[in-house]
Amino acid sequence: MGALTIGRLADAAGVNVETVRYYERRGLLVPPPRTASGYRQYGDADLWRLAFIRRAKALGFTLAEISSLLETDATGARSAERVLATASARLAAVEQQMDDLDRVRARLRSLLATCEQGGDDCTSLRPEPVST
Amino acid sequence: MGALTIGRLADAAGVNVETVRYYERRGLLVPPPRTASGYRQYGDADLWRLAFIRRAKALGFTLAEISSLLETDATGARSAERVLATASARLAAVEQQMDDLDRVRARLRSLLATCEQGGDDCTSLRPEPVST
DNA sequence: CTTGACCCCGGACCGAGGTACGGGCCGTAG
DNA sequence: CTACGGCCCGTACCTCGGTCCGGGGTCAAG
Repeated sequence: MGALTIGRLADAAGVNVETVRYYERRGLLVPPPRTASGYRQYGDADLWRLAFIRRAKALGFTLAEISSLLETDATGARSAERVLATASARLAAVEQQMDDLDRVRARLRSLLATCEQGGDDCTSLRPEPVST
Repeated sequence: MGALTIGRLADAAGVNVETVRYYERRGLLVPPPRTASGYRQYGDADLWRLAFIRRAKALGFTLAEISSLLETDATGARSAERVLATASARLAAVEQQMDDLDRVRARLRSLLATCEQGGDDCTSLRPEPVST
């Protein structure tokens, strides 16, 4: 229940002070009340929010997606539907990336294998159909 | 053996004209001879080089790495050692990314599974140790 | 009361890999 | 000859997620 300054909040969440203000500009954090002299006053809910953002970022969500995930309706409830939709889109993207990486890995391995034989291919990075 | 204008070269390689000039500025393409009026005149070697860049990019090499891959020694030979080193570094990076994605995928799947049960976790994106 | 750490703000900057713009010359088909 | 498309150049702009800067006000310890 502590009232936190921006610096303490940032420390507690393990992010940069500038990042906190950036998130506020981006609409990820709710503008907190201010002291008479203009200092931001944060509470535990803000710390939770920052932690949420960190977790979501670690899962690869963009800030825009996280922003959407954090939106609440008039009653203050988050939409499970939106979370489901966003998360499954993210999962699909992750799986796509893994497929791509798998192909790249195979090509790199064969390049290395050929190259270690001293083959000339080593210096040419042979074509192999690439549809990008 | 055709003498290509920048536009034809770009079309043939499937890239933007601006990209060709950008690569020249970046040192990836050798500044070609010019006509009396200053038009760049490209040959097949340039087309090959652009294709090489495309292939390398598809494998995830950065332009800086590609630049290094394209360097030739005094005799015009590319260094197999450098190719090997760069490619194996890239392979390691790809494998690391795959590991990371694998963990993310698992977490997304469990999030989705919980969420579909209508669990409250759906709206909270549970912590799960994240070391980022 | 002073000093140093903290906070305020708007705006500039980073890196990667381009893309777009604007003013002006060139080249060729009709 | 003229119009239109292609080329020249330098510079600005884009995305993404921050990070830094400079000038100025504030708070707590000594």
